[in-house]
Amino acid sequence: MNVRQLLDERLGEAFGRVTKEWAPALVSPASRPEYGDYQANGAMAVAKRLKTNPRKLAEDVVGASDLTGIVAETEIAGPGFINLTLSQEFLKGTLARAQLVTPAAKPERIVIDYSSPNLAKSLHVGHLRSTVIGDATARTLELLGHTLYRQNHIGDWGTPFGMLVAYLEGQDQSSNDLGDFDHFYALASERFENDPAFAETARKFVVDLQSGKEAALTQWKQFIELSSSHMQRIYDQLNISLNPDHTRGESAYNNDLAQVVTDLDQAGLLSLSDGAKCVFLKEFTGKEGKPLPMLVQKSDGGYLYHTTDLAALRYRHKVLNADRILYFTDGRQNLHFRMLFAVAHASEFVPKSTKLEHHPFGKLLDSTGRPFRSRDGSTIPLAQLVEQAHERARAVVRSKSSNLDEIEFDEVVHAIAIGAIKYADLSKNRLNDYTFDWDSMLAFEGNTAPYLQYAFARIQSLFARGNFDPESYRKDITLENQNERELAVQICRFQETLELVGREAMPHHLCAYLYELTSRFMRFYETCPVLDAPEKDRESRLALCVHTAKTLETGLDCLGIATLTRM
RNA sequence: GCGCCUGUAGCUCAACGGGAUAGAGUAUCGGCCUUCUAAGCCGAGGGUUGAAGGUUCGAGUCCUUCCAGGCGCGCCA
Repeated sequence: MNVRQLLDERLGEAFGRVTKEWAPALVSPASRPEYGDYQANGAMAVAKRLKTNPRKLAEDVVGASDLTGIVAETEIAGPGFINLTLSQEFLKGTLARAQLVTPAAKPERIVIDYSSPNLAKSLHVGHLRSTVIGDATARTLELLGHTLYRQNHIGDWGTPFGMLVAYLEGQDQSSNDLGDFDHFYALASERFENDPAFAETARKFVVDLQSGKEAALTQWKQFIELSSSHMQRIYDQLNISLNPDHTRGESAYNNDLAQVVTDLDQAGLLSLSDGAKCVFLKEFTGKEGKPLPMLVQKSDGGYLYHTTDLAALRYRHKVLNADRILYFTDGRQNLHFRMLFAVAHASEFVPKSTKLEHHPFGKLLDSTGRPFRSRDGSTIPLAQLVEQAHERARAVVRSKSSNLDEIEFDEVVHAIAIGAIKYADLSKNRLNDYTFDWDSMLAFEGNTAPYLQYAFARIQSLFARGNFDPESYRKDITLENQNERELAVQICRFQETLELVGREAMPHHLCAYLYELTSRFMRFYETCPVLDAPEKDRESRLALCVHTAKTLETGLDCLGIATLTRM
């Protein structure tokens, strides 16, 4: 249940009754514990508009509101804040519900375009943020009951593929498992540079490919399969929910590109400028105030990524019937997407009712503030990043854990390594540049994935020691002390947090929530004995543990981070 | 030149349609393990929110100007 929304609606109605007009209650979590659980800030703004006393208005609103069974205590504070404290019954009732997450009343069909690497090269750190943030958003929206269409818009077409296919052809097929994918790419481009005959063959491949020659296509497909399996291995390691079904690359739109240009022309949007076909929209200007074109066809007849993106957008509207389309790319593509959306609407390829959202994110920096790269300046493959995380995690787990057999040890190392990489990224507001720092990420102290995993493991340990089956455990909760109560309140805020993340495509809110949940649990755990408590307390506290564990597990699952029963 | 993004504690980051005394983690210092995992808990210090104006009962958040950094602006994606 979305508690914040419930309060906002109830108080909003009261505001309406009192002021005889629409006025938002502006309910948010209380900024300080002494102000209760939630606060409504709407009175001051409305009072000013109506030229009346805000404290008096706040009192009238509280008097006119129906908060029975929800709020135990209200208080008017300061210039007109309404502070709300949830009632014991409400907290108990909310926790007693079998359903942890309430699905959306109006589920949407949501397309989410993320990861989208170019298959000419292996996945590298440049793909990390889009992949990890997009995936967490997708999982969250899916949990909220929406229908998700993950779209991995991979780069699988164009000049580099001629080179790679040509190189692949010259190789002994049996030795080409592409285990060292980047090495393969490097060899191919080196040969392309230094071997004119090879370069000629490669160019011929591109021509053959684009004219649809059967043999070239077969070899191209073979290469794409090879490269895709490399990509899938990385996704699997990182626990990314993308699979081959979600792949719909640039090549999928080849046959529609000419039609896109024709349709733009029919819509009266197409101009010819320096031999290239493009769309001018008056809201976009470039240097010296000149109109800024969006090029859709080069003077040599070739198409551009704008064209492909328009075709993809049309597919997502016409075929997938999307209500909402999200893109996760770095901020540099901001202008591209603004133009893309504007042209899509102007051409009526996509109706205005379809929400088009670009969700940009900042760069990956190293601790000196420079772009995150390896020592020699080259980009870091994700495979290498993952391996390094495992190495570091192995050292820490070895030093901290005992009593883990070999299989468990590997499992713990893997969950911690992957969790650390993803959580470090997900826990930050994506708009900012992000400083990638192994040491703080794998220190495993404070606000990190292992902290959450550790809390979960502690709870599981309680269940194991007490021989409880958390799945079937249903007992009433009584909130006797402050730490129990604060834990319960936080659990009840899960729904509103998920909805916030889904609305804004900002998973860091979920991380902040889970961290707060975990620290409240840790305080509870330190101060409230569970297994050794008297029968009544024991049942209630175990029930609190069950809810905490379930919430943690579900939340971490949204982030694509594994939980552990021991560590 | 025009446009977009960013600037918060030593460091890494929060602050959700403007809200109460700007919060965490880390680092530093001091406490807490014969009792459910110390990867933990409790406490202390640490700030002119890049600068200056303005709007407002109230500004890290909105407006203006400036400073600093990053990115983008026709045939790559």
